[in-house]
Amino acid sequence: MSKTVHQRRPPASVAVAVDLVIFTVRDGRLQVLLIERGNTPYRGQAALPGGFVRDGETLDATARRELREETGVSADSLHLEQLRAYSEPDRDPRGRIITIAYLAIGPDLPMPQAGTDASAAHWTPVSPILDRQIALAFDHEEILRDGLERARSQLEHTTIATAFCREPFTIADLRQIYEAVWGVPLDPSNFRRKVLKTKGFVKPIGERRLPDIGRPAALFHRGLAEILTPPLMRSGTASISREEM
Amino acid sequence: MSKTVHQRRPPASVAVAVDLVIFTVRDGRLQVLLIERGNTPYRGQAALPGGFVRDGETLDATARRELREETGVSADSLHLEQLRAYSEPDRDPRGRIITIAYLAIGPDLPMPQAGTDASAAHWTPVSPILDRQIALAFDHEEILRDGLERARSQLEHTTIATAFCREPFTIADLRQIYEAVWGVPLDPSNFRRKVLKTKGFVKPIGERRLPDIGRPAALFHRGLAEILTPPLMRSGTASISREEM
DNA sequence: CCGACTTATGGTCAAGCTCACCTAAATGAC
DNA sequence: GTCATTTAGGTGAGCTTGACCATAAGTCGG
Repeated sequence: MSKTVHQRRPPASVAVAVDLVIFTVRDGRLQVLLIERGNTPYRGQAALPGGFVRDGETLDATARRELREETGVSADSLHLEQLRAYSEPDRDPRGRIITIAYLAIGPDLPMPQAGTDASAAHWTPVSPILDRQIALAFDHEEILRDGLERARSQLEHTTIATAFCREPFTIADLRQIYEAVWGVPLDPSNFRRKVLKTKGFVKPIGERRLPDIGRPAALFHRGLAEILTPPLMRSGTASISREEM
Repeated sequence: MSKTVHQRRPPASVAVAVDLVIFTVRDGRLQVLLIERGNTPYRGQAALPGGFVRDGETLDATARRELREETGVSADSLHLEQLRAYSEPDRDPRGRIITIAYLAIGPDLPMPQAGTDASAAHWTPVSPILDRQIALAFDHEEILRDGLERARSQLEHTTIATAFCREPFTIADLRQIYEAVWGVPLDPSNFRRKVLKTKGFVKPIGERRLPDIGRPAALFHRGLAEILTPPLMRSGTASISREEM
């Protein structure tokens, strides 16, 4: 910050929190990690995991700590990026709380161990939330929507899709990530061509046969590239228009 | 926010501020609005304009207020978007201050009226800052770099370039924006074709002859579109690689 | 072992877009 | 008029895209 002239005016007293939008793809559907609130307000309702910043802690550190404490997920090994700040004065009935939302993306994770803080955490498909069949506490639905749009956009321009996959993975695994997040079917052949043409996206190794049925698929690790050039754009085949966005 | 289980642990006491990266293009160069700091720390050094959030104020409102107070710029009529939060515990020697940076973009603006709070504000070309010939206070250089990268990226995917232009403008005006922000020359003919092909980017009207020399150019207003499909990508002609990014 | 089925992989082809040029048009300076 | 300059518009090779087809390599049920 950097006030120059009129210095007088006490800074407002605000609390700063971090909320997490944690996505994964399980059985072909995009899912988000929610907790059931144990305290008022919104007691018993679903909410994004989160918590207050502590002294001497960066927001990134807060995000990693909450990830561990509330969900039992090891902070490394998954993609974590800042989304944005939410600051409506009345967004939290308890008082003035500004929250900085984070987007986290990981492979289908080992889930909540009972007995830990994470016991209230559970994966929930995203669609019923978007369709307003499940209501979230606070302004968390808005945060979720923003997080989803960010994730969809990042899939176009970066290689984060690989963060959804446990290594090693097949091209089909990767394609299913795109299909689940974008909500559209993609042509397997064309998808494959684009992924393989983009240098540094994926790196081949051996073979496998896991499919209960069908030809075995080649396996890959993540490549070194972070940014996709050219971008892998949605829009192509099916209709995205309905849904929301 | 949404703590569930262990509620005990007092929220850290933090102040929340907003800092502004305000860009414009003047005589072909990208410039940023800086103020000279009047108080310690970093007294006399250049810094981004900014200030503390007040009670009951959203961050957007803070950004608009500071824009007006510190720079004399009317908040409407220019593009304003949130960049991200900066939270290193020691980023400000005065104490724990988390800042949310905003990116603002406007046409070559009427500048600082002496006598107002804005008297310390002045436009500065961006390049000498990137080249470390001018040092900014706090972590403002990092914020500036992030703001620049966001602006460059937004030029690819959205129509904000028109926010740099005073209406009405010519295709050449628009092209100079791209050249100044991206730092690369563009082919006038190809640029024109892409802009005109993208529906909703610009909207034609009459003619004008402002060039001291040369054929008169058609004039345009901003179109209705916000998003560019397809994106207008950099990379094409010259080398971007060096610089920073 | 055989054929049906499933999924992966690979190829083809027309349409569209990009980039690097080239040419024409419109103006002021001389 | 001629020239320099800038806008406007065109052309063609090369690449990418999307739709679609063909083949490969497995499993499964007989």
